[in-house]
Amino acid sequence: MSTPPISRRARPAKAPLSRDVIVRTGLDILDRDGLDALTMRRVAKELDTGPASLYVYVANRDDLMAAMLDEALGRVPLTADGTWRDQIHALANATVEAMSRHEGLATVALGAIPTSDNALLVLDRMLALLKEGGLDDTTAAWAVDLIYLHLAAAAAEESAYTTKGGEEDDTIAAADRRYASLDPRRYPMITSLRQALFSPGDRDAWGLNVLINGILHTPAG
Amino acid sequence: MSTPPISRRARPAKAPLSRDVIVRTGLDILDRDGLDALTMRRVAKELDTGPASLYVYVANRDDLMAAMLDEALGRVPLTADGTWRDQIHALANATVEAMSRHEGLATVALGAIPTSDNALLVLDRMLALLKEGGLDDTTAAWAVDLIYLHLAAAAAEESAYTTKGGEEDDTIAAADRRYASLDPRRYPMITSLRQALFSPGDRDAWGLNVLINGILHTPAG
DNA sequence: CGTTTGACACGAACAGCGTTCGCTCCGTAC
DNA sequence: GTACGGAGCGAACGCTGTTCGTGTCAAACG
Repeated sequence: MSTPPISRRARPAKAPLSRDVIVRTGLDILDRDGLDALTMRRVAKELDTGPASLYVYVANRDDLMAAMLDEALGRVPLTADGTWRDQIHALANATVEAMSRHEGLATVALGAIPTSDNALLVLDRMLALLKEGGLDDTTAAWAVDLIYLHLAAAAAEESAYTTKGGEEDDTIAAADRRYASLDPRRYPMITSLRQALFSPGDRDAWGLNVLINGILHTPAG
Repeated sequence: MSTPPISRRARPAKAPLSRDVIVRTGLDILDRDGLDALTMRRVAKELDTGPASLYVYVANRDDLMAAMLDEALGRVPLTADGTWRDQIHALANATVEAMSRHEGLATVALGAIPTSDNALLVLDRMLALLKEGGLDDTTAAWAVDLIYLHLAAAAAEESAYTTKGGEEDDTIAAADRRYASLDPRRYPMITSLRQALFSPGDRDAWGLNVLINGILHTPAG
């Protein structure tokens, strides 16, 4: 329309398309404008092309999001210092952060058995740490499943709270108000434990410790 | 189009619209044809009306899905026999089944602090059982959070496997093949523990026991 | 009894979506 | 020098959620 025949040489250079730049552009858009903005059209526009061009490198939107999750997981540091417990905590924290940092990616992790390169690297590292903790093969295998599921869920939850509309505090305050207005006859425990339900503290670390302690006390099979 | 002026009296009776029938119709469609089929237009068509009519009773699609989740959770039996541990297992199983039975509903639960009537009833019951187990207030409060998160995640995972395209076994078999083809130098643990990773067994019950045992061994705060 | 009101219903439209088709272009291989 | 094949992409298809304005009908009111 605006560039009839000189189209190509008129524009400066235009970096060539590739799966990698598409995936990275997708992550940029996700971080900048959220999940709703992550459309094929938007990614294409950011790369100065049309949506059809993306389909050479990406099968569909789901494929793109899976690749974006893998890219995000690729930035997780796989090594840390300390005991195997410390190292699991470090690995878990980094994984949750990598997932929850980009809205909607954790949900992708929850929807499929991990098979992408970087997800498997995280799993492999986690398995090594669990074996270091003295678990037998089956328990370690089931444990890594359970922990990965927990991390994805924790990331999804965190991502939802920090992204959705207003601030995270607003969401919690609204829930607190809701709980405060409940009928104590119908919801006796919630109303009487309301203070404890919203008490502050490092729930992430506690949750992971629960899992680890539970795993150590619960042989599989 | 087909019923020009006699439109109303021509058709038999046409049950009146209401939030309840919309929600139940949504669940029917979800069960029958999956998440992709759950569109406002489809729900409207099933009720023999247009999509605009739904918005009198439902704020938007998200609101509809939240209501559907609540409706599904309303079918969870809140009482069971046995020790408090047995009862927690029964409650957990019923909750996971209620969520995973309808594709996509578990994801809704993961995206928000539970505030709907029936979700809170489940939580209240769970809190009572945890207190019965001898937990202090804070630990019980954090525990119910953690367990509910786990149940939603387990349901989301199960729902994804059993619904997506082909059969569940296909998904697992494909993952198994993928793991079998990995480079043992890059993924030493996964390749050496592959058999354990895919070993059968009641992982759901084990996972819940891990949580309970872990909670009993890990005071909060 | 006639009129007013207000909630419900809904046809039509808007803006946008993921994806596909088929044509053009260009670097490579013969 | 020509044939080929992959990359790029304009245009279109069939959807989507949601809104707007109009129609309709039953209850409330004078």
